[in-house]
Amino acid sequence: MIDQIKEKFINVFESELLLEIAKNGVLRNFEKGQVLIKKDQYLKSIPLVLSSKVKIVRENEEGGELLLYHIGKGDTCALSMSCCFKRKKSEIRAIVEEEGEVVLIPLEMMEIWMKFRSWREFIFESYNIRFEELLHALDTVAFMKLDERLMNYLLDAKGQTDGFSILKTHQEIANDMNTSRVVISRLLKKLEAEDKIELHRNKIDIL
DNA sequence: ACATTAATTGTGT
DNA sequence: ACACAATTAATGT
Repeated sequence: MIDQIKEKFINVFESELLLEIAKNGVLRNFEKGQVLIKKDQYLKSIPLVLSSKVKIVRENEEGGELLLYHIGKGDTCALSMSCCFKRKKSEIRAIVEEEGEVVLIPLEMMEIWMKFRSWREFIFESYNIRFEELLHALDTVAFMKLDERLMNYLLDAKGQTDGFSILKTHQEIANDMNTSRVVISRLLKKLEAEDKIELHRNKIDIL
C-alpha cells in the first residue's frame, strides 16, 4: 500500500506524512457503480483517490440529479472534507465511474495532520480547484442553452478519455444533466446533423 | 447462420 | 411527457 501511495503522492506530501497515510488509511477497491458517499450520510472518513474516477452529483427530493464534477487520481473530495469538519450530513452523492483504488482516511486524522504543511496545502488546493469547478458547473446551467450545455458536457467527457469516444447512453447523459432522455436524443441528433459528433449505440464520437 | 430477446435510440402527437 | 417504432447488440439454437 505504501508503494501505491508514494507513486501518486510522493511529490505532494512529505515522507513522514506518506507513512502516516499508509498507517491509518484503509485501502479499498471499488467497482464501477458503487456508491462512495450517500446523501445525508455522516462521513466517518474521507476518500483519497488513487486510481479510480468518481463523479459527484447533487440530487433533489424527486430523485433528480445534477453532475457537479469528477474527481480522479490524486484528488480528494473537498465537499466531504468540509462536512467532516462540521460533522454535518453529506450534501452530495459520490458514485464510482471507473473501477479503482481509494484510500479512506479516518476523519480524526484530518485535524491531526494539519501539523503537516503539505497536508494543509493539499486541502486548500483541492478546495480551490473544486470551487472553481463548481462555479463552472453553475455557469453552464445558469447561462448556457441546453444544446451548448450538452456540447460542453461531451467535450468534458472526451477530455477524460484518451480517444474521441464517449461510452455513455443517452439516458446516462440525461441523468447527469437532469433532463429527459428524449431531449438528449434530439439534441444529439441535431449535433450529428451539424457534423459535430457521430452517433453509435453506447458510444458517441466527437469530431 | 438464423431467430429471439433486451436494451438503446428515434419520432410523432 | 408519453407511447410506440426502429435499430442494434448479445445470446441461444
